Amino acid sequence: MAQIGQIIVDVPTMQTNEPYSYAIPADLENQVQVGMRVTVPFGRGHRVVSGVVVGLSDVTNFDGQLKPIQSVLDLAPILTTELQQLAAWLADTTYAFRITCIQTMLPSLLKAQTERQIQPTVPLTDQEMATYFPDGAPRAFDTSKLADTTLAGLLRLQRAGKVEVTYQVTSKAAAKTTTGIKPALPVAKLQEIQAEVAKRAPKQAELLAYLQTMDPDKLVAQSQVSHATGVSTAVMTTAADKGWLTKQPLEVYRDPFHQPVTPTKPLKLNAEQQVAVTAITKAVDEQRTENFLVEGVTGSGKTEVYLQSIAVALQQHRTALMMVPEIALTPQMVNRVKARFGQRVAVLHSGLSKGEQYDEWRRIDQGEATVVVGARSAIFAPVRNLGIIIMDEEHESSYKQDENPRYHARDVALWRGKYNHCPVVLGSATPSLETRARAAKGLYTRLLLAKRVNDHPLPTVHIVDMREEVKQRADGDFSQPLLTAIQERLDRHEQMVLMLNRRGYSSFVMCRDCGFVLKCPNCDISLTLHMDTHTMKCHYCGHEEAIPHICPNCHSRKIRYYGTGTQKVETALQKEFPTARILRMDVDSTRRKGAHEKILRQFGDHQADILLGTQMIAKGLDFPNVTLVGVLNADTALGLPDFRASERTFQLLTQVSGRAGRAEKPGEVFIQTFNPDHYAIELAQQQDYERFFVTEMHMRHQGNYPPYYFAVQLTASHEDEATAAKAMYQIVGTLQKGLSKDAIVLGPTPKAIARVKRKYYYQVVIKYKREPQLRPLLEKIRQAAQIPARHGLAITIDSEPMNFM
DNA sequence: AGCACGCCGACT
DNA sequence: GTCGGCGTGCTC
Repeated sequence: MAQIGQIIVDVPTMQTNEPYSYAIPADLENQVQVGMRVTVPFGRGHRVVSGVVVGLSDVTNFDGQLKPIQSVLDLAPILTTELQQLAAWLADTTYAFRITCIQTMLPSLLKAQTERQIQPTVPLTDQEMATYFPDGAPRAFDTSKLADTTLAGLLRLQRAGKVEVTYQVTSKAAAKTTTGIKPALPVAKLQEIQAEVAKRAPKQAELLAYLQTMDPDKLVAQSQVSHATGVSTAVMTTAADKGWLTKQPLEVYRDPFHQPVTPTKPLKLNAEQQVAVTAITKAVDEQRTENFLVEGVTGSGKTEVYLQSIAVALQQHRTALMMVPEIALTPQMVNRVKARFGQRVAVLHSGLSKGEQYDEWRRIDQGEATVVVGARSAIFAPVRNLGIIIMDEEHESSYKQDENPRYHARDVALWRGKYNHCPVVLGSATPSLETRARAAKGLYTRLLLAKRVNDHPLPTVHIVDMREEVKQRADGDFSQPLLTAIQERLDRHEQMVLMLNRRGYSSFVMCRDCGFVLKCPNCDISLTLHMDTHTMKCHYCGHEEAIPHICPNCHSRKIRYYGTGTQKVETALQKEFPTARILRMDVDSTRRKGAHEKILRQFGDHQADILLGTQMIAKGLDFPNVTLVGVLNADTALGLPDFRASERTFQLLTQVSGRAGRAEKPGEVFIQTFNPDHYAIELAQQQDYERFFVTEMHMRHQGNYPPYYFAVQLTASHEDEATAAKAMYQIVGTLQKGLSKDAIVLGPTPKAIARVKRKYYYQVVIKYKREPQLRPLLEKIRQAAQIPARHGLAITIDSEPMNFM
């Protein structure tokens, strides 16, 4: 029997980022298992922390006195072997603490809380009691909540040994319970009583009859019995008093999606879909890791391919994981999966309450749910025996977490695919350059869905040159062609979607006459406007110059910040079309829970003619009556100082164009732009992903950007700007000493938004192809960062960042 | 993270 | 002279 447990304690620091050895006391010997949470004494005082058991052994290389594990928090392991290994890998590749990774993988209710209490050890004077324990002893001891004088006084008493602090580690995880009942007497006896009461108490007799049909070992919810028999709970209470039945709390799941779903059958596939399903399910059959890229135009029926592939995995008694971006995880989407797989589906996303998340997690852990649909963190769902992993809209940047651990769900998916010997299916109409390039290299099997189901044609896309429009009309958000098109739709009682691109709002300067955007002379990247310093800055090399008042290209005076807001546009739109019914969907109008769905439902019921919104309307909406899509400002994302600006613009325009003409009526798209000749816009008009890919790859090659290079971003932040900058310069010094000549170090530069929450941010980006010294160097930097961290200097490492700015 | 130990200025 | 301020090292 193992004597020693290896524990990762819940103390996120570098020196506790490895297992600590604890003795397993005899009474816990049969309880402690790898993957369970425990509480352990930690440090000199009486401090107690929680931790996770990652190993059991008889020996340890720690040559000190081992402390014993204090208690076990779980009845069964909460981490499978797979997830334990995944946590270790994740910590390694993202430069995060192991305990942080473990907590990220678990529902938040399983994060143990430590509470401290303070109480007298000797009788205190009345005066002391009144001052420090007005509500009686013991009292909660939260140093951040107590008044300074009270805290000081309590600490003085503590030093005098008159009071002591005790620690309590609690896990909030609690299953919801309802009242359950089960028969307390044998069937024969119940029958006897039933006969006795039959005449005078029909309800009691009915209940007794029902009790005889029940499994004596299984609790049934009181409400369920009442529903089945028509016997009120009052009768059951009487019956319990008489000893016919026993009442006990019964664990139930909170059901986040209780509305019934009409089941659906698999749809008939077209030839392309069939090829895709065959290829994917072959890998499922053979239990083989094979990664697929399903490249399908909008409306090509990717979802049906996913569902039928999942069905095959389930037939083989394996499980399935289907990843969807948070923004696309709508009830419509979930219902589509539930309609096919019913009760086997679990849903994980941030819109659920913590209790609901925990319940869905438990259903998966118990094996009751075998299909998991969820957003980013669902990639850590405790499914066993995975048979397929699907990641829809794989190009979505929300799959990358922007706090520690800074992981990309796609990388985790590939890891789990390999571990489980199962295929990983990445799907998109506009794959990320990284993924498409890997497919080109043969790392992923490419499956094309070029046809729209039902052969609906792709919409006609018009580019509106706003440079011309601005010349002819006053400064407005709407071009004449778009206004005409809107009027046509209103006349025909058809619906339309107008998108306002909010990214990069007001952050760059563009000429309204020629579309000229000020770029950095060294980096070929847009300069960002900094109102605080009244300069234009490059966030790659630090180049800085004055804000232009005359366009350097055409000498026009109409060079100014570019940007506008949805509310302003709504007002203008309503003025143009006084009778049009407009729904606005942006961050403001969807802040309330459920507001998002409500707006979509209203639009679906044709309670409005125009849906005006930001990026969030571009994804996955499917309204058959929409025949017009307008993009008011296609350029804003292009102006961002990010090498992915073109890619994002192309993806967004292609996605939003796909919203038009989903049914019989043909669709039309109008893209208003000041850069009609930009390849991202031209190729989005032609809906030519392949040419965009080739063109953009060329640009990336020229600029030494991913996917030709790997990238790591380091950021320093501090309240004092000079401290942050100095730290970054020191780091660059360390890097340049250790890295090879081939590595490209960009920076240090201030971040695009240099000051956030009273802190200044400085960053450096390293681009490299092969750099064996990088990892040890970064570890060294992490180690060194600990000392100044005391003074508020935070260093973060982001491998393959999504935002360079 | 959070606790104890340890070294310096203003008080009984 | 001590109390208590914060800066530093360490936690199986």
